[in-house]
Amino acid sequence: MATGSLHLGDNLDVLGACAPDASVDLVYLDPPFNTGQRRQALARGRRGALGPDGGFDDQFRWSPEVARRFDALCGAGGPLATALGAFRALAGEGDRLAYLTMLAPRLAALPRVLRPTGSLVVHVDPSTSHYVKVLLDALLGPGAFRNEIVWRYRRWPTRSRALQRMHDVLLLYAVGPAPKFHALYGYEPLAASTLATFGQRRQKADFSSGRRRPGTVEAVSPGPPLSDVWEIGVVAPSGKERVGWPTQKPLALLERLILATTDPGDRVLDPFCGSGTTLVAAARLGRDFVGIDASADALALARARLAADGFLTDEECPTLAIAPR
Amino acid sequence: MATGSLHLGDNLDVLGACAPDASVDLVYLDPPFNTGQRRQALARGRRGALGPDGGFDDQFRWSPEVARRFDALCGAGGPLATALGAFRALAGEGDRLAYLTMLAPRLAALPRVLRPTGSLVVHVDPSTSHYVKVLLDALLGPGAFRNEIVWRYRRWPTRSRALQRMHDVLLLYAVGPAPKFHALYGYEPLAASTLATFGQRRQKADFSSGRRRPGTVEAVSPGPPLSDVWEIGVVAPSGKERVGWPTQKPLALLERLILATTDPGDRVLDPFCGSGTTLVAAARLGRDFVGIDASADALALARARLAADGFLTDEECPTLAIAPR
DNA sequence: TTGGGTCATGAATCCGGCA
DNA sequence: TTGCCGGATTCATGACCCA
Repeated sequence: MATGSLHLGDNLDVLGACAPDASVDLVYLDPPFNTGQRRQALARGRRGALGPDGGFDDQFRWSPEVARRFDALCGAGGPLATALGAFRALAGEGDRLAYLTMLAPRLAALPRVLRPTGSLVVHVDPSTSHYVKVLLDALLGPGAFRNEIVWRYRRWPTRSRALQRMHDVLLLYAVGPAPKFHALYGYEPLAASTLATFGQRRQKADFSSGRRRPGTVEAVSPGPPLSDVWEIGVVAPSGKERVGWPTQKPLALLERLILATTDPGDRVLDPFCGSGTTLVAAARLGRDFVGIDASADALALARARLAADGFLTDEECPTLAIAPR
Repeated sequence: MATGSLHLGDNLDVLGACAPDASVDLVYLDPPFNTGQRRQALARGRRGALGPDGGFDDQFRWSPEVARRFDALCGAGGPLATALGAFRALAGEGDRLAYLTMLAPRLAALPRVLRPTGSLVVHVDPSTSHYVKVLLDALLGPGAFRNEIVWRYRRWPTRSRALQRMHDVLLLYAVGPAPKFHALYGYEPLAASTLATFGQRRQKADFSSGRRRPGTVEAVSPGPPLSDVWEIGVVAPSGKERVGWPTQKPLALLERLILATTDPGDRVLDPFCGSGTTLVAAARLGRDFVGIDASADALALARARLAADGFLTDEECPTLAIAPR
């Protein structure tokens, strides 16, 4: 039976208390771009327009104090400070820089908790992914990058003078040289051309004539191995999976990720767990889970979802750590 | 009748001669990354290994001389120099830095030739796109970025310790505030759920009962507007579209791009034109075209393909500019 | 149980109105 | 002129009802 815990607070503050060194097999995080918006959306319930300002929290706007704290956390002169300095020189200040300023020290704290075979996945917006990847490459070194996963979804189109934005990006990294990985089969249908030529039978080249010829064997093909482009529907407005959290992600997305990078009994950490989709997916797949969020409302939702599946009774997680501020 | 020209040489050298200021509506480039591989293939006499240029070889490895030339081209202390300096500090030297060193001054030369309504598209690898986007954001300023287009293809899977890499990235930028753009319809089918619910009819909300209800009108839906994820098959090894160029891209990919960003009569430039796919697509769609490549073999292929379609007779393009070195 | 038809609703974006 | 707000528009998805 999968077990786990929920922790209230800024993950930067509480991570030490809820995840010992080298105790986690997968960290997935979907950092909220605009914490102000999220708080307002929550305050207003699930409907209605979000607040007007839409600004990123001022606490991450660049200032001497923010710079000092950043250097203390990331190491002055270190790779993350170098990267952020360059971004600041290039783009000036703005929401993106505030986001990256918030994110960088939190990323820096994560490798420590991962086992050597562990994986780190950061879920990002397709206009910000680039900056986050530069940070992650700097933090984890060359060769740690494994995949840029494209989550392709269909949604209501909108009036737009550009192409309809219908994908998110998940950056998949290893922290060690031999990461755990399971190829997954059967998530995508065989290509139409393959079906027409070979049907569902497994292909195997035939050398009996001295030359290589295409051939098939009796076995039914399990489908092609999973690629880095995943088509998964968004959580529908009226879907019963929906719990009313603004940035809720589909369970199917997290399930694929967890199956590909962990084994049953492994531990999954989500430092921005929100309504707990990652934790629910992990628990259902027999993985232990650790969730952190700064919002008590989020944790209440996550707790309720886990409880509905029979996970995380109060006995299993009697305390919510309170962030030392 | 579309017309155009082909130019032999390094695009950095010949661009001035073949594209006046503000004369181009779309620049598409697919900068060759791994020319080392190409060189080896050529040495082994493999078919499809046309193309000289062993690449950005050692000529773009960082050295005082390379740095001097880079600063002269990109502006010492300017955004591109800042970005490249940061990349160098972060990752040290390597193929990626050499690639970016080659690319940055060539990108810097392009905005000049674009009309204010023009578009710039850079085709990149999904592990390098991030660095190129940071360069482009720096070069073109905030707000110029329009789309990260994911070209998703299916190919024979390889044995891999990670997810099968099956996408490329195209970064779409505007150079001015009001770029030309045509939404394209009918490239993707309506979702299965939409077909089941509404069929091919266009949706239109019905407010007659006082509340909003879903409804349809007589008109047939043209399909959803094109999104930023494009599924297009690779040029098959035995496909009749194939001309034997190693990095040949499908015509369908370029056609979509050209239709979305230009009108008939507009001009399309490809500064790394290779076997000329971009030019052929442009010509067939009634756009004028300008191709540049450092390989005479490439230009011969491009010329032959265009001629086969009745474009670019020798009379129309009597001279191949020779790069001044 | 199944399958079809009906309906509720989300969210991104542009546009017009107004200050 | 600029900037903000509310309304309109679009399709995708699953719930729900009924035969």
